[in-house]
Amino acid sequence: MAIDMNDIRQKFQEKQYKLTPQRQIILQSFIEHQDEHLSAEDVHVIVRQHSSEIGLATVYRTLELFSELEVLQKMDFGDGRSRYEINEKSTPHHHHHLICLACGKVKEFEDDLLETLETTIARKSNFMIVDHQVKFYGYCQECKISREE
Amino acid sequence: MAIDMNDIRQKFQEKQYKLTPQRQIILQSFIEHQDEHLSAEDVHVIVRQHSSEIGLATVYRTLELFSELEVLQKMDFGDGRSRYEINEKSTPHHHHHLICLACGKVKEFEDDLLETLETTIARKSNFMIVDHQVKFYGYCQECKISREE
DNA sequence: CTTAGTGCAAAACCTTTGCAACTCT
DNA sequence: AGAGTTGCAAAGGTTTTGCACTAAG
Repeated sequence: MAIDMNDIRQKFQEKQYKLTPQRQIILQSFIEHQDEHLSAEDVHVIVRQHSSEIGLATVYRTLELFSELEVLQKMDFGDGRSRYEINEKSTPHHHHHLICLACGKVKEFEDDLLETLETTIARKSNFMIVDHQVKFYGYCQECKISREE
Repeated sequence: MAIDMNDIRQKFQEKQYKLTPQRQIILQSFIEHQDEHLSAEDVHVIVRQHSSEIGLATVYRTLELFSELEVLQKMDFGDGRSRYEINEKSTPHHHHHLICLACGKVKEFEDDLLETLETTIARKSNFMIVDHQVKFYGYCQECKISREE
């Protein structure tokens, strides 16, 4: 698990942010939905199921805050809303997203090959690269098959 | 130049779309702004400067159509609006985007290394990959320097 | 107690859509 | 002529913001 509560508690203290129940519950949603890519609305629904009523505006503000603190990572899959997942940047393994153009499903794929590419590009471009995001578009196994019929 | 007017004319004929002046003017905007990543609003401003009044809705519909026909490529740099650029997918050279976290500038970088990665991932994941999009986040040369001071 | 956070409703944005008028082919 | 296209205004959907109230440190 990539989430270290003590680490987070410390980050909050440093910047004098408060670790409110709302924020803890929202974080909890991501821990319970590790391999999903939740939108603000998704999170709002989930916390509501836990019988906690949290305002949608608070959800947005919290997601923004967690992104800033690099606890979550904001991403975009082209469906008109931002999605978030736990930021595992600290771990050595990056993962990429395979997005199915037919059914919209997003599959994850582990790979480090891009690290090398990143170093090369950083050197050639004079950019100081701190992160990357890769999306592959195509057809998943199921949709690939049904398209061939 | 990656735009072949005859090719486009043919694509339009096949699907019985009409090559209206509005569509030509919008396409022209992209030809005149090759290495920018124009938003719908950007395009609307540009055509207006050419003293052509085109409705914003038409701009949106046209951008959508061109994306569908793979004349333009829709992309997202996380600034809350879609951006478009001429689709050079047909050429062998892909380029990636380096996005500066400080000033927001987007720099392009040519590289094919990802082709290999795409093949590998396609094989391992059972996905039929047809396209990819890579974004690197970091600090451009200027912002990198000012951050060190 | 003091400063930050919450909830609500309203506002701000970007994008899409319905429809009557219009225009390529 | 006829199917596709435009422009406008209205509607839709996501995200942000102002403000009075509340709660964490």
